[in-house]
Amino acid sequence: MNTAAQPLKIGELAKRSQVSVGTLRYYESLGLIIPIDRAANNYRYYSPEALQQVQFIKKAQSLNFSLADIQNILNLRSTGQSPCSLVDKLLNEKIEHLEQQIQSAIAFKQELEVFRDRVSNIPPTASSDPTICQHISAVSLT
Amino acid sequence: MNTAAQPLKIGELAKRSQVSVGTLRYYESLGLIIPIDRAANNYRYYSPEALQQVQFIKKAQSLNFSLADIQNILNLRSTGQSPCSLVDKLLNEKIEHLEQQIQSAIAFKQELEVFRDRVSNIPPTASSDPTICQHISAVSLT
DNA sequence: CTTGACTCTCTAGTGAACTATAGGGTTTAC
DNA sequence: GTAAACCCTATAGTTCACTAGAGAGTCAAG
Repeated sequence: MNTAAQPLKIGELAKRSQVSVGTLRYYESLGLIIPIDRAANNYRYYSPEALQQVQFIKKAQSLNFSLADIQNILNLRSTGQSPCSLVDKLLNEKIEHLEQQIQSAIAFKQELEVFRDRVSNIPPTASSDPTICQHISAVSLT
Repeated sequence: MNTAAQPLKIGELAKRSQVSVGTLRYYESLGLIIPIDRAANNYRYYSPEALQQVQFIKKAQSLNFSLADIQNILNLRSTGQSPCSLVDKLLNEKIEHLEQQIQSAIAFKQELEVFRDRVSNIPPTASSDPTICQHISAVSLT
């Protein structure tokens, strides 16, 4: 058995998901993560799944998805109104875009490696010249 | 022989590099692309290589490099003061980061595909239910 | 020699994603 | 029973990467 999965207060969720309390409230204002409940004292209470949702947001965000993008994907959860074909379309677009970014990143990484190697492979004599790195101006970018 | 490579005025550079004149001036304010010259009339004149530099910036930017990052890489060109070991270190960091992003993107893309397939493979009967996409709330994110 | 397209500087505004602050209520620990 | 730690709302401020506008000079065509 795992440790009891009780509703979380905002501070706990913040600590566990490594985002600030302010950010969680901000996300709520955008409809990204809604507490399951408000106590009589008006405190937010989150389900344990909220932790996963926040992690999803952070992950998507780190991959260049805007909060609006994420909202489009996630808020279908709460409304359930959009037909699945829409979800599908959205996801396919995102997957395609991600694929392009991956290819682009691979190519750019190679460019940077070439760039780095050109910097590294400077003959000993030349490398004592403090202005040597000026050759960097000619970054090839094809 | 190629078409004469004369200095470009800001408007021409803007047109060729597909960024706005305002953006070029903004980049200059950050030290990213400095005109080779100012004419007597105070007009900016750019070397033809500036086009490549702008393209480099746009490419790096599309891969999540901030303008500050790009500046760190690029401004070595104009100053030539930083030792190559620093350039090397910076580039290695960036390459490493890019590699992580690529891996992360690949994993995330797979997650989205799983996600999409879960949405698509809904039995016919169930798919007529307008609230069917509520199951999306349980996005697995490991 | 004027009109229109281009250039300049400087300042202000935009949107995204937060962060910080004020002013107040609540809960928990001692 | 009070002080620290937590929560609330609401508003304002920040950073990044631009974009827009005012007000003025410059240049090329007819």
